[in-house]
Amino acid sequence: MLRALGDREWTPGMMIPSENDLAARFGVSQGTVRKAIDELAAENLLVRCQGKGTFVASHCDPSAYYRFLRLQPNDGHRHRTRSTPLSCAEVPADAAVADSLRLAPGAPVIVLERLLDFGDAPVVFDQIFLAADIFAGLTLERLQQDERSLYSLFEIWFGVRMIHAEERLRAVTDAHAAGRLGLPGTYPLLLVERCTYTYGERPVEWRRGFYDTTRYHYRNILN
Amino acid sequence: MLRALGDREWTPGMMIPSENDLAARFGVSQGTVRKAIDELAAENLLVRCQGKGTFVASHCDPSAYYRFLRLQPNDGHRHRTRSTPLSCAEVPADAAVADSLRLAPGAPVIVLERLLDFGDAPVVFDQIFLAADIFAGLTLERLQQDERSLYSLFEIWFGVRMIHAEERLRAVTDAHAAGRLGLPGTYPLLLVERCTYTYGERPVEWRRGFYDTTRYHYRNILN
DNA sequence: AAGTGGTCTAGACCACTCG
DNA sequence: GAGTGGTCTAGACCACTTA
Repeated sequence: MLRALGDREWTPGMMIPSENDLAARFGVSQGTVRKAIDELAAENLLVRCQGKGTFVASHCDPSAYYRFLRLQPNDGHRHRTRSTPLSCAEVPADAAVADSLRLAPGAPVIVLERLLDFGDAPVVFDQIFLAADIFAGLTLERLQQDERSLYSLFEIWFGVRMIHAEERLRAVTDAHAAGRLGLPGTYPLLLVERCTYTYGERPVEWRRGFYDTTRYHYRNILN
Repeated sequence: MLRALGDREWTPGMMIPSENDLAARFGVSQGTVRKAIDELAAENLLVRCQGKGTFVASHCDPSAYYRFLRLQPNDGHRHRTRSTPLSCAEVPADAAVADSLRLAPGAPVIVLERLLDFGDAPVVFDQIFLAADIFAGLTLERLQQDERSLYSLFEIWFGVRMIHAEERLRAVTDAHAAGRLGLPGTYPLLLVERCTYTYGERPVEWRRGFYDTTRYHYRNILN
């Protein structure tokens, strides 16, 4: 089943065969298929829906729009979220980015800068690095013309589905990022570095986000 | 089974009855018990061990010592961790703490301050708030005489097992905390506020930690 | 060898969705 | 009503631990 997902035999949003069909295909019992699906659903690779079927998870599903964004308002509920792309350029990868994305140093990467607004104020300044060969043809104009989330667009335009991510958080000061957020240069910011993986634990995105945590916080559940 | 855990019929570290015994006790089949145990094991309430049995999870298990500490070194592996209690006093709860712990405002709480060192340098300054009725008799002396982790001690001394926690992260400056960490007062710190819950979603600890993220970072996996 | 959890099976019955 | 996933059963067999 992982192979069917990775090889794009089953694509995001699509309904996969029923448990009985899969049991026949793989030569196991229905209960075994069920357990396998349970595991993939727990990893957010599949979504079960009683009476309808089992579907390949997709970032195009509105409920998954900001699946990886852990920012919450200190009180009340989140304001309308808006993404404002600022720039998009192709540059050679520096050592750190190349290493994270498993590219050769100096390989071409696309750098995308953007702001995330909640309500009317900018709260996050992101610098996003993408391997140029996978995301060829990504331009500022295309991004500005589409309201959907970045990961939805990556799915639709490039067939790249983000599965999971690893984040590293630090408190820093950064005059440039603070300026983008309308804050003084010495204002403490939450730096969130994220490496995002697609099928097969393959890293395809690395980003650095500066968060203004005055009215929002990063929320994490520990189990 | 949740009731058996919450009522302390099964206590941390203890082996619970076999799947077949439980099936008989609850009048269901062994497969159903298995599924229930699977769920509790996924929540870290139980630990399965093939050939030996199923055990109630415990913070006294060395592998769970720093289960809720997400701090990782920027490179290489973590140095030896040491906790240094600084003070322990009973005070009236302020509004925020009382609210988080579901106590009446002004109810007595124990405030414990401590430093966490990695290698030889302090990296975390914690202020920990505990309901005084549950943790009665906690003193600085007792804490200083025991090397085990706080949550182990809470389990042994007070029968309170921490199940899960919710954290809120911000970047801040705090002159007092920075001083404790040997940093200038304007140094950006990662503020981690944690509310910790025992069985039945009951909050029993609230803490505020200031992290020096110069050589360490807070690591989070997103699924 | 006996007891534990780990995996799998074949089938029953229920709850939900949709034409 | 037909098809889907959701829950449960009773039992077989395997892998691991301990005495």
